[in-house]
Amino acid sequence: MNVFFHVDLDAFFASVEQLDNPAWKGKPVIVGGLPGDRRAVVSTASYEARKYGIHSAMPLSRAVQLCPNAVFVRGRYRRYQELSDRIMAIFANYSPDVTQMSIDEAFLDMTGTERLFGKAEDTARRLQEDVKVQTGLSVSIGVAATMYIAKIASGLHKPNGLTVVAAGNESDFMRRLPLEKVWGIGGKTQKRLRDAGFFSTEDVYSKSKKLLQTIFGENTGTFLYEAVRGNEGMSFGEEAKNHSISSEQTYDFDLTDRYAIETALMELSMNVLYRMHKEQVKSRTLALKIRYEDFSTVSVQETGDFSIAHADDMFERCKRLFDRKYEHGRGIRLLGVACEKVYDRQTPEQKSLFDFGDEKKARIEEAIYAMQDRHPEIKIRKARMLGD
DNA sequence: TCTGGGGTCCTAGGACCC
DNA sequence: TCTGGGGTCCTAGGACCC
Repeated sequence: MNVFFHVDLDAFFASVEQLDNPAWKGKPVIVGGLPGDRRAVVSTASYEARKYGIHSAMPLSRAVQLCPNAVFVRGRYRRYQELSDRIMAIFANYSPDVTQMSIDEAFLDMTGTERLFGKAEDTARRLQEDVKVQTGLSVSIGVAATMYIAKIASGLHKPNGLTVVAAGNESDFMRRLPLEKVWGIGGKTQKRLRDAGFFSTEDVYSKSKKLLQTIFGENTGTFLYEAVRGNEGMSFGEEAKNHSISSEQTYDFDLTDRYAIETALMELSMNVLYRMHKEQVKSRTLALKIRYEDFSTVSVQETGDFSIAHADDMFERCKRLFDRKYEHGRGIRLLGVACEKVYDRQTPEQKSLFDFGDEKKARIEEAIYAMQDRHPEIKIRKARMLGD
């Protein structure tokens, strides 16, 4: 029988702020921006702040209204990463098989560790204590025979929660779960479910797979049917085959000026390019995203015969995509650039293109990136990006 | 209230090939 | 002149998650 832990750090960013600023303990702390920051959203709210109805992804301006006296901070992501690394290292003492899902959560495959550590429940308590003593932070843990159930369980009794779902009880567990706690059912699907007369997991459980597929489609229907039975085999942590690298930016004020737009596109391109260098990958597919002032969002993408060779190449492709899609004159609140389906840099090109100019530019850029790796304090940027 | 940034996966339609 | 079925790749949009 398999045993998985899903470990989730409680209100992670906000907790780190309270840890590093003891005066903020017991106070509402909101990470995401300062009052007055346009277009910011709440990244994490401390439990004290949640009492005011504040939650992640809420517009910051709303949070300011709900709790003007909260402590607002923009976030110190390097610090969070540092603590995350230390906590992940603690997990490694408990299991050789740790799958990190994000900066603040991980699965531990604990199968077969009972002989070594004792009962799973006791081990989970020890792990919580261990993290608390070593870092001052609290975690919630779900224990179950599948990753999917463990994942849901960890979220049920936060903070500092421990929820164990005994093997064989998966279906009972799911049938008592409120619909909105089912992982994979978001707002839209919840509404579809309600509109179709489903208000609980039990309602879903009582219907045939066939019926669910008819109402919700092949895929979602099957997912619903299996999920409420605890059969969801959703396996996390497998290497994704269509990796992508993207950078996007919401601007404080809408862009309409051509020069400003191009500068923005260049900046986004450089971000993506630098990260592709760090991962030693390349891509043939460039995607561009435009969000207009009314929040409507469009995208274009193009797969070329050759991989993106260098910054100028990327920038030219960006501009072409932009011109293909942009409705002239509209205000732009967000631009995004992505390279899709990245693959190993060593992969030979389909057809070799002997453009020495491209090759030379690519080599110069590699050298610049290498220098930036060695001296992160030096920022090398295109002249047009040095403004303001 | 007015909506971040980084991702993954799914759907549906079209092009193209056998 | 009308028109199958399957597979693969590509594109645009959307749902969802942290």
